[in-house]
Amino acid sequence: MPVITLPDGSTRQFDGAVTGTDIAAAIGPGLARAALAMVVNGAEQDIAREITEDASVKFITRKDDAALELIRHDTAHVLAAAVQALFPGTQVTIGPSIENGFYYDFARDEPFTPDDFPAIEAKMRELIAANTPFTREVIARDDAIALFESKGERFKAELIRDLPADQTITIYHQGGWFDLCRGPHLRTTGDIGTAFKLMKTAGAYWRGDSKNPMLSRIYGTAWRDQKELDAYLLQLEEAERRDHRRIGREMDLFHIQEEAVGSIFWHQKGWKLYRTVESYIRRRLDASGYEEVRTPQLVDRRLWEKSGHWDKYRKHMFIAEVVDEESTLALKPMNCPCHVQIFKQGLRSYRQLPLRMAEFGACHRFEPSGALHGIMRVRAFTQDDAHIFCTEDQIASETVKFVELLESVYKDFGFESFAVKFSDRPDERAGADDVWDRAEAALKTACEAAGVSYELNPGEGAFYGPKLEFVLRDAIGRDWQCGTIQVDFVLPERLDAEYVTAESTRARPVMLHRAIIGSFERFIGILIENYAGRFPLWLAPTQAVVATIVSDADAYAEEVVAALRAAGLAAEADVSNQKINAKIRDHSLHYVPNILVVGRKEAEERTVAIRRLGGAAQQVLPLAEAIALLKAEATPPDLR
RNA sequence: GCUGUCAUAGCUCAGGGGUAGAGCACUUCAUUGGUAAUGAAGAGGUCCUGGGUUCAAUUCCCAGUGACAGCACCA
Repeated sequence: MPVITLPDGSTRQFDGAVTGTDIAAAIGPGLARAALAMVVNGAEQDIAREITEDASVKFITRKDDAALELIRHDTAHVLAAAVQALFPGTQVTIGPSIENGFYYDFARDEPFTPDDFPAIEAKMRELIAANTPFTREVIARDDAIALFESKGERFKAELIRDLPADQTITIYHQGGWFDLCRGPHLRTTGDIGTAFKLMKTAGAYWRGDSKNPMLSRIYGTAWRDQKELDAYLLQLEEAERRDHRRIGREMDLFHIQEEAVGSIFWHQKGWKLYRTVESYIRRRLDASGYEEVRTPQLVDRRLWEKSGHWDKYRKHMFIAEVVDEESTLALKPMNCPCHVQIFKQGLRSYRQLPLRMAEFGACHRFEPSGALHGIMRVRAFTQDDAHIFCTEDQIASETVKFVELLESVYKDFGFESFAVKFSDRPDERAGADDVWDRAEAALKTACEAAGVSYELNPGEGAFYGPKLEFVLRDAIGRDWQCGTIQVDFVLPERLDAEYVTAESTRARPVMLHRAIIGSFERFIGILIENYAGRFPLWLAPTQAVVATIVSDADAYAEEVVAALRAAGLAAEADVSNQKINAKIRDHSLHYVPNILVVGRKEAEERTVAIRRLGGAAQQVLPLAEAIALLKAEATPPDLR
């Protein structure tokens, strides 16, 4: 006699076992039509499942976010069914829902290409139109393995073998096709609707391991209705317009060419932006008790051998050969061992700790070709690196200080929110387990003290210690690690760093590796996409263009530019032989934040007409006033 | 690195077995104009590189390089 409690607190009693379908029908025909699945005691289930005991039940309708995930998951199933109908011999593997859609990985000798999409989509629409029910079947492990093996589905059989022993194994049928699946599902294929689209193909390793065979992945997107799908596709198009590679060219910021793959040619305007960011970070570090240093680019391999990097990362290091010498030098892939060398000069006292050593460290890493991406992932980059040498009980307070600094810096650059990930010990690592225990515990304590909530990223720590990652998102939703702080008990040991304690004994310092923006290259890439080229005035590489209406105003325009430059503003004159309309258009398309228009009238009255990017109105001000206004606006946030 | 797609003018792209085209940008001339395109003329390409097939290859085939998407990697 189950008693069902509904979300509004009301209860209904039934004579015996009931399905969600029964309950929804008992409540009303509207709900019976709308309910796609249900949540029983907090767990999502098929609406056709039976309930035999008292339970709280909530129905999922198309409006719920949970429905979107079911739609995506079910679309993946239909995709797999369509593919197997059209391409016999293709093996299925896994097909989850993901942000904005789903994918399905297939094993097939010939990978799929987008040319296959029209036929597959047509088949999918056919399966959806058939409105076939999804039905659930519980199956014994050995039967399941035998079933999939008999179909030649060796990947599925492998998955089943690796499922935990106590897990109930279920198969979902849709018509004659079935798949291993935990569920839950919608009622029928028809519940999926038609707002889906196959997007792209890609290779993906079986079980995410590059030692395994590569599968053919099909990505798709799926939504509740056509309106949502259209909005999503439009959003993708808009994101493409914000791509830093595109804006970088449009704004003449940088380029990359074949002769220096993974390295950036910074043009004048891009370098101006870079310098603005660098100056800002330097001021913040200076004000936060950091000491800036500069260490060598080329360092003998002996140091990398001692630090452990040679062993683990040699393949990713650029080696410099010297003709008449025996030594092997490597371009530094990171700065930490060099900073330890500075720390080791002379005897350090506990009184000097925490010692915060910063460097805008130029690093080179031979990244795999497939990893390169615009200026976000390059082979030559500069970190806003620093190492804090401290005692174990200073870890928490230093981490708190760092997080505060990072939050303040991100806010100044316009990033109000960002994700934090806690990455703990990887399989391949240096240092004993008890050291890792202490390092992870210290970082966790510090997070609590700093009030940081994080997502756990198991096994993703550095080889010498656990880390916190601060992640920013680019225009099309890809996540990039920018800031980081890492606790390291290992390197000081390996490189023999020590200090004199209050008791006059020797002790090892702890090293905190930390970066706020990560690398200038990546961060600037994110900045470009975040602002879509429309930078706040303090960051804009060209802050004002003085555009003349008639050539009689040319001399005055040059005078205005000189005055702006004297005030520290990046200004250019446009005295070209074009109409003012064309000049406005040209500079607007190049994201110039202020166009100062000068004609005969302005030249006579010694004024300028300011036109803001994106606005149509003009503001006529006396020259001195205009300069004061722009100068104030262009002041970096930390100097206001 | 792996899978797939792509590579034609500075940019965005069309074309096609008989050595190339558009728009924008660029240069010159005319035009001196009031807030998102003034007009005309001109210049500009080893059609990514190297092989092969062919009477003939920028086009077809193979390899390389690079870019893009995803996967793997990211000290």
